[in-house]
Amino acid sequence: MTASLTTCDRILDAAEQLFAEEGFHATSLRQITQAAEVNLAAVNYHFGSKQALILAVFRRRLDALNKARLERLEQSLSDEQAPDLEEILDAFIVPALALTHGSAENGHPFMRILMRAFADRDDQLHRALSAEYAHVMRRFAGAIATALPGVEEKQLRRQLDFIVGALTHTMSECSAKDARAIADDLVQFAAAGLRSAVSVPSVDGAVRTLEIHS
Amino acid sequence: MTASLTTCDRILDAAEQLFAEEGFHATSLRQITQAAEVNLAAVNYHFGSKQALILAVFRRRLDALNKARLERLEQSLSDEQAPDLEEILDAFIVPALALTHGSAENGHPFMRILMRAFADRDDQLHRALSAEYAHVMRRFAGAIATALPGVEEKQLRRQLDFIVGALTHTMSECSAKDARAIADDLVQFAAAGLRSAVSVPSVDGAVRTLEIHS
DNA sequence: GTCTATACAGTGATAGAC
DNA sequence: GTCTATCACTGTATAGAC
Repeated sequence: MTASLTTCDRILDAAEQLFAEEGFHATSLRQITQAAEVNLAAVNYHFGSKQALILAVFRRRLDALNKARLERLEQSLSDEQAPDLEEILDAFIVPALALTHGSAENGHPFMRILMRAFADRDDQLHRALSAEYAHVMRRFAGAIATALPGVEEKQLRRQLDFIVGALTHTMSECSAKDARAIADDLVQFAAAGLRSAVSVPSVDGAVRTLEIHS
Repeated sequence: MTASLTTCDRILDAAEQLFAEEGFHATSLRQITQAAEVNLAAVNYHFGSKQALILAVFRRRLDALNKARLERLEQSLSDEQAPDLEEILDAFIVPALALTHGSAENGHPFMRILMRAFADRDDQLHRALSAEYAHVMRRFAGAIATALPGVEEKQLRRQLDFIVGALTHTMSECSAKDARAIADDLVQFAAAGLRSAVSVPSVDGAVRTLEIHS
């Protein structure tokens, strides 16, 4: 069955699986071409370089993801004149997480570990560092839980992951110099997100405390 | 002046600068040892491997960062019995962003690009992909701006970066299988964060719409 | 212990024959 | 289009000098 595929597709399939299993850096072109049963030079002939092959592997999946996102957004926009904010965010987030955390039908089995390799999580670096500073995270989780009673522990852990992701992403951006303003924005953003998870409903009826998705 | 440092420190300094400039993968041990004016084998003697050297470079900065975070948290907790949620988040976020986006005194000049290398943003992969799908981001930014009038464009762009960071980070985590629940949490979290930036004050006095930090 | 010179297997890339 | 041969370069290991 795999023998009927083209050389290009055989390379892409083998590369995707090996990248997910061992990371980009640790996977050699010789491993890939051997698994795909093609010649070593075929990679450089069809893709130009190892870097370009990595890009092609991602493009194949991200094209489908962004197509799904836009289709879902357009459908929400066409349903009614004023689309709900949550509907827009749904269109952006749900297809992405379905790809990495969904069932085998929606998502591709290698996508999550491929994303980990994407963020360089394949090597021991992230693991070692996060283990080393786990006590800091625990300390902050405890402080937040005290300041914000009523949030489920599992959900709090998730929210903290959201904040860490937002912070890390922002730290690697080179856009602005104004650390104070960015920090203020993120603090405000994170606080509002955290407070939205408190199960005690506010007097303001507009505050969402329960999921409204199907 | 650099000649007075130990071999270990000379390697760390040279490695940090070169990693920040060219990324981990693109920087060879021979470049590092040449810049540090030490022998090639000194790296493996003092650190064991290139991977361990990368870890040591980060540890030197992250130790200071997490120390600052915890000190700031303890100070907030000792000030009054019930610490403000924003104070806790401040303690976590402000020292981190000061490191990457702060002035030369607080922050280390290479830290931001080092973080970029940390997230593998040094190579063309992230750049190429984000350029390729920029139209998707623009489409969503427009939809959100329509659904949520009153948010400044610059701030909305920042909030979107927060959401992208949280989403990407979550996608690379392998914790749970329940894509739907995670997505619901993130949607709720992001929506609350976005709404908190709307300049029209709510009837609920507790909603923060302006920065309260010094 | 600290450092050096040297050697080794494996890498991505390329030129040219078929 | 495909393949072979070859290139400069990589991280790592080791034997030995100070």
